[in-house]
Amino acid sequence: MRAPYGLEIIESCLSCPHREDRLFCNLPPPAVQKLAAITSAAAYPKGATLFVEGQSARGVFILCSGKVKLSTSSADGKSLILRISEQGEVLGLPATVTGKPYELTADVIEPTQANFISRTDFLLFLREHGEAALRVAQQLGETYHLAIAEMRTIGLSRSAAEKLARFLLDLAANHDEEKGEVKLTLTLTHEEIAQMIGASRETVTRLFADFKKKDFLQVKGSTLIIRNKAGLESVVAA
Amino acid sequence: MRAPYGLEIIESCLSCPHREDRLFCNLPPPAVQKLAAITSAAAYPKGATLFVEGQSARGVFILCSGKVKLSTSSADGKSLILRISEQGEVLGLPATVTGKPYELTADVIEPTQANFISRTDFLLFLREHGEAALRVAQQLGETYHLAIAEMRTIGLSRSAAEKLARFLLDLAANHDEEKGEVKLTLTLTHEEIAQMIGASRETVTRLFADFKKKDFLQVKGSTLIIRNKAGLESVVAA
DNA sequence: GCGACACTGTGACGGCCATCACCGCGACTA
DNA sequence: TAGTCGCGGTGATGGCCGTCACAGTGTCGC
Repeated sequence: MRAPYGLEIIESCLSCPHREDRLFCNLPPPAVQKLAAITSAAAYPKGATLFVEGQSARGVFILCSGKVKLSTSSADGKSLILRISEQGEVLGLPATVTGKPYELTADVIEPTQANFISRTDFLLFLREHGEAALRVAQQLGETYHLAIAEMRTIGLSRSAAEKLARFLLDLAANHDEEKGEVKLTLTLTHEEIAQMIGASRETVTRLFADFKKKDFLQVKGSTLIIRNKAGLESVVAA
Repeated sequence: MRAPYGLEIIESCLSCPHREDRLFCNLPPPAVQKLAAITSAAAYPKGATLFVEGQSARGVFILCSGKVKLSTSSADGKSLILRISEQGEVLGLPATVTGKPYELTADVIEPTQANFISRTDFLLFLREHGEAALRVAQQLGETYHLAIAEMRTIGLSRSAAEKLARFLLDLAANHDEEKGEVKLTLTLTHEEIAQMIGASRETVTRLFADFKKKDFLQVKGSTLIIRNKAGLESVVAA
């Protein structure tokens, strides 16, 4: 574990191609200028923490690159990973607009560049630019959708196998398929996958072995090939 | 089971005191007028369905009175209840702003009056009234918070007892305490509670018996008295 | 090359809880 | 007043999987 707040500002991220992605693409020029003025860029090393559950909301982070883990944890140390955010996503939005504390913890798991906008600046900006507020609402709606989807995999599964199958199929849905196989790189450890689906590390290991034996998938280093999507679907349907 | 769409428009709900609650209180007069113009009121009997998971988003429902169950279900018939909405809440907001299908199913469990605003009217209204869009964003943020909270109780608990205790404590948090006791009416069946915490009906029954035996709580009809909050908290902490 | 460390893999054990099966009870209907 | 239906309550059973313990494996720093 590195120092949780070890962060260095290395360069402006204004040239970042995803700066306005999803959230603020196609806004009128004055709005974009205003936005650029209140945005500050920073780079965060692996292990850094953008914000912590329970902390009062300071503002939003827009990811330019890297990966950030969003999780919540209980008093006894168990933690539940909601999702891994990638470039273009906006973190801390619900807490920032409602004024409540951050509901999740955001940990950097791959070196990340992000733009930060402070809560007061952000709210002022939204008040002045109604169309941006609508974008924010849409973004929040999407985030909500993702949360519900995660809930379904955790809450509606009878067995751990079902949860893992659902998780893998969700992953596969975001990648292209060729010759009936889906190839993707999975940088998560078994431990982390376990925390995403609400299971123990050992069961994840065992289930992977099981799925490999049934030839549903194949693993080489961090490359995962899903060879038999129908097989996984049958696990879910069971 | 009643007819799923058996609904009758009985009277205008414009006098409903919660018409603009949470979402649109304190908007400027012209906005309120416009809002009233695009709003239509209806009453729904117990058993009616406002919308179904997967259905394309028609618009939003603002509850004036009654109770509505929000749930999602899997192919094999298992269902997971996210929450029970009451007066003042807005349903279908995420789907309506994003344009994706409804992610949940909304069933009326107590006779309900609600205002409906169609998606096209609603989006037009938001585009014209930026401050309303900001309100919507805040509302969505709150909804997201609730979803995360639900997720924590389901995903972070080791045992069913812990989940039920968390659930009861959440309930208690919304009611006043006197003499160390919290008294509330619980209209949910054991079956429904089970679906809320991701357990089976029988375990809920057994856990209630267990909690009663330990004198954590007391049940009389649909009245629930939590006698020992600390006891429940110790179950959670375990 | 050699600890140190993080991660994966595997066996044994035990407890929780889902499931099945059944009963009693109250409400509502005919 | 019998019949039905939804709901609550309870016992028996079995299996999943969490937990503990420990053994490999790969990577890194030095």
